[in-house]
Formats: sequence, C-alpha cells, structure tokens
Amino acid sequence: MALAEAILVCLTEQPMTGYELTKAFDSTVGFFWRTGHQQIYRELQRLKTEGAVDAREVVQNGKPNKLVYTLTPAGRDRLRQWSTIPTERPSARDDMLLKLYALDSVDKDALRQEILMRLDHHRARLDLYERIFGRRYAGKETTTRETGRLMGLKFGMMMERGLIAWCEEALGMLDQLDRTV
Amino acid sequence: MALAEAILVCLTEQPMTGYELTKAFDSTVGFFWRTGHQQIYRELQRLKTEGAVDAREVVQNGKPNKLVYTLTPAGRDRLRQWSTIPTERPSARDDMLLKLYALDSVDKDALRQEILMRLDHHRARLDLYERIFGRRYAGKETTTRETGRLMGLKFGMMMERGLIAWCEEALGMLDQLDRTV
DNA sequence: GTTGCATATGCACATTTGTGCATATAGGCT
DNA sequence: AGCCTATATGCACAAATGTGCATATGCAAC
Repeated sequence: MALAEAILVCLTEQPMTGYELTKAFDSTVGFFWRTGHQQIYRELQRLKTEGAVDAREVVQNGKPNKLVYTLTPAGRDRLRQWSTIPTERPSARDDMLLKLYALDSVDKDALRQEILMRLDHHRARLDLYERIFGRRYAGKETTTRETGRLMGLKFGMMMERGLIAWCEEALGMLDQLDRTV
Repeated sequence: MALAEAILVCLTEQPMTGYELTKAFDSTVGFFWRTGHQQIYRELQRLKTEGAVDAREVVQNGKPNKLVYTLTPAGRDRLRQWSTIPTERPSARDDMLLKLYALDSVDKDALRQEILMRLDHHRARLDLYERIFGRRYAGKETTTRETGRLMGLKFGMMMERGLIAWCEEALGMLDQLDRTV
C-alpha cells in the first residue's frame, strides 16, 4: 500500500484533486511510480475513510465539480511514522535479466533490438534529468526540501548512466558472440 | 506472469522438482527474483495444464515422493516466443525515493540509518558479485550461455557500484544539511 | 454537425503476488 | 520423550495492482 504514501507525499506540496494528482504523478513522482487515475481515486477514498485526508467539494460551472483533498494532521503523522520504518529494497524483477540468464534459449536478435531500445530510452532520460539539474539545482543554495529532490534526481542520473554504460557493453558482447560463433 | 518464464528459464538447465526450483531460485535467479515455494508450486501446476512442462512422479523411501518437472517442446517454444517480445522496463518503485521527495516531512535520522543499511548491503553484494566474477568468468573463453550470465553479473555489479556511490554522496548531503540548519 | 480532447470521477473484474497454515516422514540432538 | 531440521507438496485467503468500461460537460477544430 505504498501508493497511499506516494499520494500523501504529493499532498504535502498542496491540496489537490484526484485529477491533479494524476497529472502530478506524471511529471514528478511518476519518474519512478506509474499508475492510472483509477487507482489514485480508489486510494483517495480509502485514505479518507482512514482519516489521513479530507475532501472538500468545489462546485464549478462549465466543468464537472471536483473534490479537493487536503492532508490532515493524522495524515502528516502517518507519513512521519512511515518514514521511520526502513523501506524494503525494491526487487529488480527485470525480465531482460531472465533472457540473459538463458541466452542460448532465446532470440538473440530480438534481444539486441530490445537493448538498443533501452539504450535510447536511458539516454533520453539522462538528458532530461541533466537538463532539469542544470535548470533547477545547479549551484543554488538548498532548502531541506530541495536537497531531498536533488538527491532523488542524482539517484536517477546515477541509474541512467550505469544503464547506458551497461547497454553499450552488452551490445558489444553480443556482437562479439556473433563473430565467434 | 513472468514468474512462469523464470521457472521455464531455470528448467532449461535441467529437470527439477518444485523444491529444487525453490533452492535454485535462492542461489541464481533469486538475485533479482525472490519468491516463496508456494508460488513456485502454484505456477508449476498452471504450466502443466498449459502443456509447457511435464511432471513425472519419483517414488522415494525415507523422503516424500517428488514430482520432477521437465520442459516440453511447447515450453521451449513459449520461451523463445516470449523472448521476441520486448520486456517492459521494471518500474523503480522505491519508497526511499518517496521519502527523499518529501524530505522535509520525514524523519531524517531514520532515513540516514536506512541509507547506511543500504550502503552495507550494496557493498556486500558487490563484493559477492566480484568474487563470483573472479572465480567463474575472469579471462575464460565464453559460450553463449556463459556470456549471457556474465552480462547479467555485470549488470548487477554496475547497479551495486552506482548505488554505493549514491549512498555515500547522499549521506554527505544529509550531513551537510545538519550542519547548515 | 460531428469528432475529438480536456476536465472530472468512479465501478467491477482480473491478475499478480504475498503469506499463514496444513501435512507427512526420517534422522539427529538434548 | 520431545523438538528441530531437511525433504516435499500444496490450499486458501488477502492485499496490491492493472485494466476495461461508464458517465457527463464544454470547447475547439475540421
């Protein structure tokens, strides 16, 4: 149920509707946490019955009415409490590693294509992260909040750089296999 | 349902029982895919009804009888077919990144402890991988099968090295925050 | 004028994964 | 005698997540 915490974390920023949360997820937390709007609405209802958030209906004309959710003190407590318990390391369940493990039972050309696609993706990601870094964090004094986000961003850059290097090496090894066999 | 493929991949090595698969998972695929024996037995049954594996009962005395599962030609086809479809990149749903994102709503000392624990873990892992590398792969001529596993191992080493560097930097940044605030 | 998009919320079903519990035998330890 | 461990398999329930479908309005584009 960590989606609950992801939502609470977003709501520390400001009160939001489910719709806005969906978009916020896309642009921020969504870098590492993808989900559809249905799950967010579902979770918001649960969080409300648990008292971690409050809902307030806002009547609009021209558009459907909306429900603005606010973090309650209980929600804040829950977040802080949650933060004291060590998180389980995420398991790296990557089918691609499975394919590598049984490389001789697998379509190697398809795998090469797949690695190429990943390489593209990771390069684009790294590029994006570096631009965000340059625009928002390079050489500025940092609040606690900003420092945390910078650490997250660096985490992302670290991952992408490693993955890029690995993809390049892996492609080389596949080529080498082709030449020797 | 990628657990199914994880099992099939293991069975390319040799026919095995659910019990042996459980142990095989611990020592090989388990580096990136943890699961309990119950799930393996459950999945084996499904794979059998789907015709991807065959079961053969072996009567033992002293121990309970066992069911040895063998990969069928249909199972081999299924593996190859699966390998041609690009795998979705695994989403990096790490609660720790969430904690970083809301660093000012979070218990920073607990987070520091958590990062320290991770650092320990990643160092131990890297050490283990490097020893496996030295023992099994360093400077040997490589079959297709071994090359694939080497690529997987390098993937692991890449990740651990990146994570170690990140943890060290992150701890430094947390200390810096403590000193300035 | 109708097609498509942005706004806005949600139900219901299915799949995947996790976990507690159950069972059975043999051998070794205390 | 009682308890733990290794071997060996599995059910049943719960939680988390994914996905197809449903609804309603207004505005812009074609």
